[in-house]
Amino acid sequence: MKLTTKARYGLKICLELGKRPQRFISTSEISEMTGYTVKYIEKIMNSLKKAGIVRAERGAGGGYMLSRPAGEITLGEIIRPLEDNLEFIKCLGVSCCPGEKHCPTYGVWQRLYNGINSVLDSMTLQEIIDDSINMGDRHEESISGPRCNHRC
Amino acid sequence: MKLTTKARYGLKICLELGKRPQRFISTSEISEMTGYTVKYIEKIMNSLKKAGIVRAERGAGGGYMLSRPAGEITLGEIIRPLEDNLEFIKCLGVSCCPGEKHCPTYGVWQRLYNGINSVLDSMTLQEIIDDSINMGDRHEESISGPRCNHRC
DNA sequence: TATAAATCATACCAAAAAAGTAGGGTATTT
DNA sequence: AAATACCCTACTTTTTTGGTATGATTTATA
Repeated sequence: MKLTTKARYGLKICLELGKRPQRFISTSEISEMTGYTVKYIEKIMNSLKKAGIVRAERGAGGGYMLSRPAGEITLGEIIRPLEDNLEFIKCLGVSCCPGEKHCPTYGVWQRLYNGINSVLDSMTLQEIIDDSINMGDRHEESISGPRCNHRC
Repeated sequence: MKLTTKARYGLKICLELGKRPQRFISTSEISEMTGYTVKYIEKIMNSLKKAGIVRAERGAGGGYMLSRPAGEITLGEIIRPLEDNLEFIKCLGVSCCPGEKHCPTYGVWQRLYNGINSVLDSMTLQEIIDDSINMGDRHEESISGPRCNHRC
């Protein structure tokens, strides 16, 4: 039950695209902004493109941009294609427990799945962009304790 | 973002213990009921014991039983010790993003964490036991499509 | 029309995590 | 004393994740 870097990085990348709407941004620009490698960014963008979140333009001057306004994209829409559709267990849509009449935990995982999706779909990309602009330095005071030491 | 087998198996084991309260059940009995290996069950029970969910008795006639009535145990309490405390990302309690003033996704993961926990803490083990008894065969009709083919 | 800048596609590799095993030790009952 | 059963540590195997590498295709521009 760990979020993959694809989802974490992917969301950060979408935030950057959302801050600079209506223009194509290349993978090398994204790499400079985020510190991720170009190749890994390509992989992430490929998933986001298939999902219809971003559109790409090839050739010189090309790159990626959001295919819709950030206010019309939920975080769930971004994270699902990067996180195997958030199917944290195999038997979600399909039924399970071969040999058993009734799977007692089926409903549990169903509710959890719905809960996760409803949290993520309740936030739009634009809201997170606005937050990060409004917060500015204000948050800095509150981060004085230990820090995680992984790449965000 | 996959649930581990430890959590899945662990919940199923707790259901079995909850159905037979007030007596000690050995790992070999659990193995017969579930099909999991004794050694792996031992590992799971060890985590649950540390978390105070079950208590153990050693020696002949020993085994495991729930340390509280199933109605007083939430699913979150069972799953957290088996799933690395449900910390799906490293920077949840602690602050993150070294070198950045403000982590724009901090709040996102915080809300998701709260959502996951609140879903799981809203269900008691007893409720799931009751469900599985009430449902009985009724559920069987609804499972006609494809099935997941992993061990539940 | 060449050249450079870019995405696209496929395959591969290495590190980490998950899943499960092995072997022996210790406590308890009979 | 013998059998049962948990406890503890370490190990191995498998799967997933987190990338890389190579090269092809598309597009703008000089």
